[in-house]
Amino acid sequence: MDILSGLNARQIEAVTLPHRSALILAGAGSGKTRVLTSRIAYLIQKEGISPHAILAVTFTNKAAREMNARISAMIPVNLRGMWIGTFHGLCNRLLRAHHRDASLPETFQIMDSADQLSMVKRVIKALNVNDEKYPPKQMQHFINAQKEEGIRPHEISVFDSVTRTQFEIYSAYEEQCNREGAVDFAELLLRAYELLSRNEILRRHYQGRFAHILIDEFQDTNRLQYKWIRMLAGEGTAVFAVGDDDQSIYAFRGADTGNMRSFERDFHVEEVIKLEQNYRSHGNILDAANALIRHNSGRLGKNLWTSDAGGEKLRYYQAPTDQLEADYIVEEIRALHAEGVELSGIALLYRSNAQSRVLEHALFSSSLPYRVYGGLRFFERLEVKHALAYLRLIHSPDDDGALLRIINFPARGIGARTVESIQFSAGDRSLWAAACDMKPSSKVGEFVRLIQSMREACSGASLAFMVETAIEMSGLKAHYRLEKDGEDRIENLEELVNAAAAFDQEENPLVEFLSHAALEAGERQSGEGSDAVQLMTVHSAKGLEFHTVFISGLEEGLFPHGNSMNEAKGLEEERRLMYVAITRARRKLYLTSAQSRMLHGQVNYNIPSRFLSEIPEELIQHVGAPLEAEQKPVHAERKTPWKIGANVFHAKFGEGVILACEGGETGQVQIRFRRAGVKWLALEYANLIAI
DNA sequence: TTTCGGCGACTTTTT
DNA sequence: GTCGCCGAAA
Repeated sequence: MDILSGLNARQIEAVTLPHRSALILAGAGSGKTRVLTSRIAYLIQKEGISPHAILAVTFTNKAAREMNARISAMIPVNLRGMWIGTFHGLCNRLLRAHHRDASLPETFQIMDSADQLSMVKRVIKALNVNDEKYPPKQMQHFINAQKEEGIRPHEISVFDSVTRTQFEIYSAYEEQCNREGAVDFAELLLRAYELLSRNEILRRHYQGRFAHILIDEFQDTNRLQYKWIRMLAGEGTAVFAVGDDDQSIYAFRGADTGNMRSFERDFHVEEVIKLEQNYRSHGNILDAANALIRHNSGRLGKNLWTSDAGGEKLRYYQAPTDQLEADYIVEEIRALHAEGVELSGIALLYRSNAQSRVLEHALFSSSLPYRVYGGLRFFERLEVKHALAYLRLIHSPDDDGALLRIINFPARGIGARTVESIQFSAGDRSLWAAACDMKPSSKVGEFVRLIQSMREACSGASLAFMVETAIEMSGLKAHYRLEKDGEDRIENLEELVNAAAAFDQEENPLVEFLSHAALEAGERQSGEGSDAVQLMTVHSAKGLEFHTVFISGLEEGLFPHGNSMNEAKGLEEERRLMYVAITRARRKLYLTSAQSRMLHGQVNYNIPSRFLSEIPEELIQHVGAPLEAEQKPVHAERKTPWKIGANVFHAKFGEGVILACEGGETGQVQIRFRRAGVKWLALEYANLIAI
């Protein structure tokens, strides 16, 4: 099969570009992944580039696996020499290979966010800093932000007591990391970056090796990732960056679309290739998406089009309450299913996870199968983390985090008091060293002997056996057997043994396994059977597509989210989020909102999202509830001319929603206006118009 | 030491 | 409405 067959002219242009850096602006549904994989296949097969000279970076492990699989399906070439993976995965690989040059221990451990947070807490406590004034979560964020800017503690400018304390925390945190031989996610990137920037021989080696670097989802790169790419790319390296600034929805965690403009400049991109033909959605859906995103400023500029013009109009339903919104959605899903639409082709999207409850409830009571994305992942589960902590402590005694996690789990009578005394007596040494000094007859002494005997039992054994041993000897399994809802946890522990077995072929099974656990937390919980409605946040829907999409909760304050207004470019990111949501739909798109909604335990009245009015009216069909005539007013408390939650228009203040009423025809109403805020108005003079 | 109850928070999330 | 954390009682 020819690599280029079935591609359009622009796609072919991108795939067959000569050896120079290029920026591909790839719209939603424009065949982005296909172009990326075809490009790699093309380079190998037609240009005779060795897989050894190719590096491909993605953001998720899933994307990396998918890419690998698709290339393998395209060309019969062994891809083993190719570097393909996530930024973190590749940096890990680099640091493992050159740990000495990076001044890391050979078996350095990777901390996930939770591990990192607990270390920050420990450090703050040890420094005797007030954790109300310096919340651990914020300090964690601070540290990561510093690392992403490439700033080490000694480079922080201290000009007041706050920055001084932040500096001290960051400093102590870094020391603790070094003592334990642990690196966090940001550190993986920064270390790898520093390694290349300081070590000219290594830098030249890799720059010479990788003739081609390809980057997926380029709009999601942060500044450090961009700098890393720049460092890795040599004179002869062609960087192929694929992204879509309109789909940048992760600015809140450091993604910087500015990298796209920097890239054009720094890599001397002569011409940006735009992939604008969309193969996913019909015309009305695309027109809606285009019209919406035009409200954003500073875009690189791109307009999706399709040969599949027209199609059904978008449907908008405004429900009186969130529950009725959910009921409407369920009824529509039922009807669609009866028409033959597969449930798994239907997605129910929402802005925040809290919204899923009402929807789940409605689906559950109508016994429609559904699947919610967003639970805990396998390696994040408590029992799994505990089991891994035993392995970590067995393997590296200096791992204070691991020791603290398990010294009293399962409970063995070592309380906070005792732990504190260990921490006190440790000084500069590890907690394990301090624990070893405690009286052998004490509970701590027992614990030390337990770990030592586990260590002996494990020496020279296979990884699967080690995991098994850890679970059994530690008493974890016995503990969960006694717990009333422990079956699932035991199952997970057994699954952990299975997972470990896959690593026994590796050179250093335990280290690889632990890295894997940190770098790839595993799939989100899978939920119910195969043909099920898909429930997820708009964020997790990115990259997916569905026959039918429901976007629910389209209300001011919810979507766009109220908190987004405080941030500089907050509203624009919300709009991109809406853009992503719209472009997930292939054939049918439903938009819904509710006039009243239960949120945080109290009823809220919201006006419809501004995004609805940013979509041309002629693309939207307003639909009423099937049973609207019979509906009982749900939140009407008193007899007033205006129902609470009703949308109104005022000549001066514009659109608003009724919050409260007092008195009758001559009384007052409280209205929240979209622009003018909350006001009490006398009904006699207000001249409100229902909308 | 463990357990239970009260209190506050509460967008989005990968590695 | 629900989860997680902290402090007080068993």
